[in-house]
Amino acid sequence: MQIEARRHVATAARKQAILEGALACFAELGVEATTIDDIRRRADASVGSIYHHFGSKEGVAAALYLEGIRDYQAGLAAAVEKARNARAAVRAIVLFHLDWAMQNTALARYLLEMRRAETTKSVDEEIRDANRDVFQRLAKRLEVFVARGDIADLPRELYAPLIVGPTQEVVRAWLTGRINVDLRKLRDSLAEAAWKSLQTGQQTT
Amino acid sequence: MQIEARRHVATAARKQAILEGALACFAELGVEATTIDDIRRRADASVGSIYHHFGSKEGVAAALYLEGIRDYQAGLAAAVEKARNARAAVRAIVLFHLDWAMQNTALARYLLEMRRAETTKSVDEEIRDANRDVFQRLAKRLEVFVARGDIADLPRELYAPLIVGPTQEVVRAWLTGRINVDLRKLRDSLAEAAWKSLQTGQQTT
Amino acid sequence: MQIEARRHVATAARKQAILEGALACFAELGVEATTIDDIRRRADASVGSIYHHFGSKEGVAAALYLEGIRDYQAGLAAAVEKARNARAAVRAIVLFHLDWAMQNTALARYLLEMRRAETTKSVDEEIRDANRDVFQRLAKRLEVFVARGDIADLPRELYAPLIVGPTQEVVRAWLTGRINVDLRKLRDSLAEAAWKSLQTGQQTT
Amino acid sequence: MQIEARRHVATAARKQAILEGALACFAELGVEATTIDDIRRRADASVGSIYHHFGSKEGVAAALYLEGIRDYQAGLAAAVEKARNARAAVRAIVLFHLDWAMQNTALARYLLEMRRAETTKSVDEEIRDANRDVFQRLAKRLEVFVARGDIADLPRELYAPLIVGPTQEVVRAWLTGRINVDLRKLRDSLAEAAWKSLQTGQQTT
DNA sequence: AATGAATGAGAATTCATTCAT
DNA sequence: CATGAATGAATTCTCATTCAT
Repeated sequence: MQIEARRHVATAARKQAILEGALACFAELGVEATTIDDIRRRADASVGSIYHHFGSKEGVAAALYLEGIRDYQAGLAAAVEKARNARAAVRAIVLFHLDWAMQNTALARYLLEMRRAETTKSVDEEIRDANRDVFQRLAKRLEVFVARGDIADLPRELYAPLIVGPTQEVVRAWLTGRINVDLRKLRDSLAEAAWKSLQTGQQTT
Repeated sequence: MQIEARRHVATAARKQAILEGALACFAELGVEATTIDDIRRRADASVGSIYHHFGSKEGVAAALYLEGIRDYQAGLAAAVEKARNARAAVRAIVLFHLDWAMQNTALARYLLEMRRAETTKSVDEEIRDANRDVFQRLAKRLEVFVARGDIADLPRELYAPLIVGPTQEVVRAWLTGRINVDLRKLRDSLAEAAWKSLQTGQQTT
Repeated sequence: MQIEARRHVATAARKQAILEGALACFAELGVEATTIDDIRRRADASVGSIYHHFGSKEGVAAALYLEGIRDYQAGLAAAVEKARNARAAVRAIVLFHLDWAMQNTALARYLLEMRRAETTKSVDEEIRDANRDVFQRLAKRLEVFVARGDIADLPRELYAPLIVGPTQEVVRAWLTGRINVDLRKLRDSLAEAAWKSLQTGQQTT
Repeated sequence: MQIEARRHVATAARKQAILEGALACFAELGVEATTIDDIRRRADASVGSIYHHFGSKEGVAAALYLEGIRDYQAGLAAAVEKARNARAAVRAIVLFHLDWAMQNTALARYLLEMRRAETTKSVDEEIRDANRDVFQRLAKRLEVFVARGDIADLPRELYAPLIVGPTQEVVRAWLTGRINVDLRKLRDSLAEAAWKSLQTGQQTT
């Protein structure tokens, strides 16, 4: 059992090394421009090993995507959990999004690139399951806030874009090098703006 | 001279046909997945012709990108021009963004994909020139609004994300098929929310 | 048109060169053991050229198969055509089979290998068409001979094996180097034996 | 010792399971198209196990080939042994060939494919030994029949093709699915035809 | 300008085989 | 003996690009 266990550890380590190598390549070169050979070199593994564990380049991408999404969602859920009111919840989402991107630059870059890709179809189901979990919980809390009049009653598909959209846009620009500021200086403004955009407002001209 | 002229017309038409074929392919398959042969087939042209006119696959992509950006910017500038106050200007931007995406689906999809690409370096300068033109004019008007207290005084790099971010997010989801609503029903909410996010706010809660 | 024509000639020559190179490789190494690179080298062409003309390795194999079958069938039909009676027809078939194999060693070797292969599915229809043509004509003549009592009335699927089977077996052994005789010395015996095997016979013990 | 013995049994069973798995794969996919992994899956063994017992893929193929040939030859020898005269001997060969193929479809398919292969060089010697045994005995009987005038005096390399060729051709067509009849209905015709083809004949026109 | 055959570097993937446990 | 992770050479095929006509 000791031996067995050690083997498992070694194997798992190898898998992880491949994922990390792949992430480094994907973030730097983009997924399509990354070759299996790039990954192999970076992970110090053999081609065969990569295929043994992930079946294809796409398989690597999908596994990485799943890992990324899960990490993001877990963090997001935890962050929102702590919020005691609508305003705090919105703020928590914005800040977490920003912080996560800053602390996981490569992964963030990768997820951003992947959002529209066909590549990840194989894990789509698992992603959907994960999403359901997290987002249903979020949605439920949202409904309470709406019912209470804390935030405006809007078409449901607008909440996520309104809360995260501007932040996402900033993060995207930052990750691609289009802007070059210290994101921490924008935290409060973004959180505040998101909150305002959700208010039921008396119109001003 | 007649013949010459006709040839020119035919030539221009051929160029346009190639661009249109390329756009259709790019929007459907993505740029990297599109082959010269795909374009050739779609445009009913020959490989040689494509290379004669655009020099490379990248050349086609760049030309298309430039064309798209210019069209978008021209429309945006015109739309904002008409606005007589801050609120109208913000609304104009949001609505134009939404409308343009709806009326130029393929092009919008393409520009979205290209935003982070290296591919367009060759036209970057021209793009920058165009940007300078449009955005400096926008920025100038913005400053007036800020000075007047019509909108909040925020870090300059936040204005674009706050105004267009949520809309962009919605458009992106729509273009990639992640949501499936009639975007027209979201126009007012998005415009209104953008405006609110820019208000100097008395804090609630 | 001259230029056009010359181009066509050059192109056709290239195609033929590839087929010939492929045949040499297939006959020598077997189809599966032959690599595209082997063919490329032998035909003095480029990989791209092979794929341009035949689409895949399988495409080359299929084209070659078709060419071989057609040549064999044309020769066979012509040979049988001349025969004025049953015995002459049977003899013509046996001799032609033997002669064709001797004069087209490589092609014969190749066709033999291919007989059971999946590889040629793409041209199966064309083969079937060709077969119908030739074999229906043969079958018709056969029926006449049977009706007349020149040859025995047997299950239809036995005629081909009885006439050609022994010869085929000898050819096969010769082509694979299992036997090493001058096939010409066996011509008459094989023709005679085939004829005898088709006789309506008074049983001898 | 009990354990030892049981291990031996288990081991032998494992070897046999691998051979059976391999045969199933070879017959279905062809030898070259079969991968070690296919065999492993089918035999419910591990890659290591296969290599432990047979050394290589070729080793598996060779062992199987040897096994097949031996079974065929043993059966053939036994069948001919019983024949009391030339005619019975010829008939016995034809019928046995047909029956064996029907009862050992997969193996027959495999041997057919292997006849020209290089793969089996390692067991060639053993095969040759086995052949010598059987065929020398057959040849000896043949000589007697020829001397007695029971069958025609022909070049020695023609006897096997004449006796078995047509049957072989039919079997081949049947195994590859080219014809789809009940072989049992062809037994007598094939045996009879083989016999006739060996007769010393007064020529008929 | 237009055409499409030709080129060949490069990519993904397969698979027999080895070897540590 | 058994296991299966690891290896890497070899192969097929793709595709941007060139160039003769």
